[in-house]
Amino acid sequence: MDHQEIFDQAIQGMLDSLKNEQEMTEKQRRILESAIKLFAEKGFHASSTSEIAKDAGVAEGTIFRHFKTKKDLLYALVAPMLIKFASPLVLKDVKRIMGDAEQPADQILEQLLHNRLELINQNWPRMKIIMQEAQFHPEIMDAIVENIAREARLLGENFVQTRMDAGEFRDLPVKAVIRAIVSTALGYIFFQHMFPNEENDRTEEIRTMVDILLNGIKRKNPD
Amino acid sequence: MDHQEIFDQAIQGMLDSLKNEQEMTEKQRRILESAIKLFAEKGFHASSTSEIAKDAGVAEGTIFRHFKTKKDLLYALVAPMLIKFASPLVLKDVKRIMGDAEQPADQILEQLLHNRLELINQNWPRMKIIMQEAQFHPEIMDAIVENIAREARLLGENFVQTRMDAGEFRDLPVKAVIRAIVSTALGYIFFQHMFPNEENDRTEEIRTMVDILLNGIKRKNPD
DNA sequence: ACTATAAGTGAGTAATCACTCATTTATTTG
DNA sequence: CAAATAAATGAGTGATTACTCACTTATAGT
Repeated sequence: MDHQEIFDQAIQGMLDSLKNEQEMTEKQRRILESAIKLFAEKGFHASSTSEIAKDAGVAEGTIFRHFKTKKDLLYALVAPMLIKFASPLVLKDVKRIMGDAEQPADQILEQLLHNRLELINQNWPRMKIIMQEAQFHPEIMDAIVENIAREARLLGENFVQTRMDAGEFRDLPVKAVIRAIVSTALGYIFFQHMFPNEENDRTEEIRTMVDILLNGIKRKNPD
Repeated sequence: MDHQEIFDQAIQGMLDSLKNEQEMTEKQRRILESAIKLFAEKGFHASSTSEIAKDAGVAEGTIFRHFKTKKDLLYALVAPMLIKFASPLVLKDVKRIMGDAEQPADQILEQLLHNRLELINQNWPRMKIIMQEAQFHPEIMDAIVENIAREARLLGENFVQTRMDAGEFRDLPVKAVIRAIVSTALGYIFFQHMFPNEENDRTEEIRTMVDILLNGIKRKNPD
């Protein structure tokens, strides 16, 4: 049984036992929330189940009534995020934004960045946990790469190739273009959390980032 | 005593007790190497001292003869990297590269990216540990932000502002330009470790990245 | 109201954790 | 070579870990 199967099984177990987080018990939801909070703050291994139980106002045994192991608790809070990112619904969102061949690239990229950054920001603690733990849990990393990264990359390649064929984009390696787009989003998140106290107008920032992405930082007609 | 002091003290303790890693005992060096390997592979909290001792072929007590606590062991492998990045010597390197007003920006940026990416790649396990643990150890994060990020940013601001004044760069928010440069490097590292099995010619990749950074992905003269 | 099922509890468990220390081995020095 | 110092050891420490289970409490179906 490889990583993918292990994680698929973990996800399947989640989906079987509960349709969504709405129909959890009050205490079960509190456990999940405390786990998210503590895992994000201190990391998975540095957070103990007794700590989580205390924070959730719950007996430690209650955790293991709902989640077989501590790792299952991790899966339970990671899986919904991955599903959210990989779900056809969300990808359809992306497809709708990127598929419109009429719309100029700058508007599409602005929408895309705004859309994805919003999703990430709204679920930041979970995102932080995923980015942290994916490095140490190959099943999670595989799930990301297989279900999300690869799909997103195909979508992106299609978008970039179309624009390049239409002569809107320069003739560059597609991979490098996609990397530039993703790097823009990644760097924005990084700076935001590296220097958190600096105020910024997100819409304006995104406009500038897309401007740089499309037109570069160099002046075009030096006079 | 705030974080900065705690970390400074940790660094000072290191520098006092040993000039560099050359004049450690054989076993002490093996302990450090095993710690680097295991921390990078499994994370700081997920690696036990007994595990490290076993991997280093050393009694567990030997670890604590050389490093007072497990956290001191972490500091001992993190500190040299931070010093390496923050040292005047290295920053002088950067200053030399960026200070040459005659050289065209593309060459400077290519040199800079090549230089920094090489440094990061050569010390990847340590870098991974730092990025991982900085989030959970405020002393480390502070040391990075105060001693490196801020300095690098000032250097970058100077470089960008100069080029903008000379009319070589467009009139853009300096912060956004710096973010674009850093994002380029960051994204490259990210992709490299997200899709590790794809071969690439680093020099060529860097040239393309700088091209995109300077000129954007959009065609300039659509015909 | 009775019963079956699920939710919740908290004391208990073996394993592992970071760390100590009395002792042994190796190296340096006078 | 002998004495002094440093390096290395591994059994042992109390604390903490993830997890179990016999038990109580709450909910729901008939």
